[in-house]
Amino acid sequence: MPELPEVETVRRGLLPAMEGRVINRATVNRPDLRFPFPERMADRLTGARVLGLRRRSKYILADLSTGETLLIHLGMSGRMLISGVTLGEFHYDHPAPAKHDHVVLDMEGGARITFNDARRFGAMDMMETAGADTHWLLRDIGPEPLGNVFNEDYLTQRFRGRNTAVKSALLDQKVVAGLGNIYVCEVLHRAGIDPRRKAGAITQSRVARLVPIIREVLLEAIEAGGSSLRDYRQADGELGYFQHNFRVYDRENAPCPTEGCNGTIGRIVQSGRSTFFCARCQR
DNA sequence: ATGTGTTCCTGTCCGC
DNA sequence: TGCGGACAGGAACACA
Repeated sequence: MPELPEVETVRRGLLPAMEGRVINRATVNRPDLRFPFPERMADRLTGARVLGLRRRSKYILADLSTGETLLIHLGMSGRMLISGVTLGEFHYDHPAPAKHDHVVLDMEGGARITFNDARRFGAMDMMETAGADTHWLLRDIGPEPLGNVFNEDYLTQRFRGRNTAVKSALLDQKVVAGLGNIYVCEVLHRAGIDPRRKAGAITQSRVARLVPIIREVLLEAIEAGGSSLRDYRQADGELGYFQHNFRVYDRENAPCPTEGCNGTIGRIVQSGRSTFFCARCQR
């Protein structure tokens, strides 16, 4: 599931348990996920203090007192579970070890962070904090959609001359960071743009509308995640997964939610990914 | 250079 | 209940 808003929600959920705390013990249960874990990862994590938790695109970056940074990517099915903490009235006991619990961090203060990833498309790596943004997974990623670099001029220039569908262009992490299949569908619906339209053929004025809509959709989702963090009472302490109300994603054959549009949400496949859209109000 | 299809894995869901 | 197949929110890679 995790796209930018979910990753941001996970980061915020981890903050109170991790920031400023020492990793008392790191347990690594297998040698790899998408690619091998770095050498001696458990040793390099154990005893380190987490100075800060950042997010870049869909990556969580934990800066450590050792001068190294831990990079975490959740892939498609990665989950972060938190236990050994009390939130409000509810105490989250440590769960029984589960299948696909690949990495466990026992924190100073008693919290435990469990990284579980059935499909193993997730990743972890470590690098020097200085120059972390030149890491091979990060260096080619486009600007953060909530930052100032991402604006009308930038997006116009990136779309110019591109013959691919606007849907595919927005999924391209080199164009803009953090958007995935769900939020691209949602954004294009809200912007009234046909996902099949060539990126290079989107008019300047529509690009100008698209930029704030991208921000709005992401910020709303982050806000929804924030309220789920405040309110969550799930027994398993899983972070970042919350009830969304998507307007088009996974709503094939549902009536289009656009005011005054009597269309129906359809599903097509673009570059092997499902696209949900309304052919009536998205032109 | 750019665009598309394939691939890594496991789990879930749906129809028979 | 079991079985087979389709499908899943990511992203690197190979290839046209």
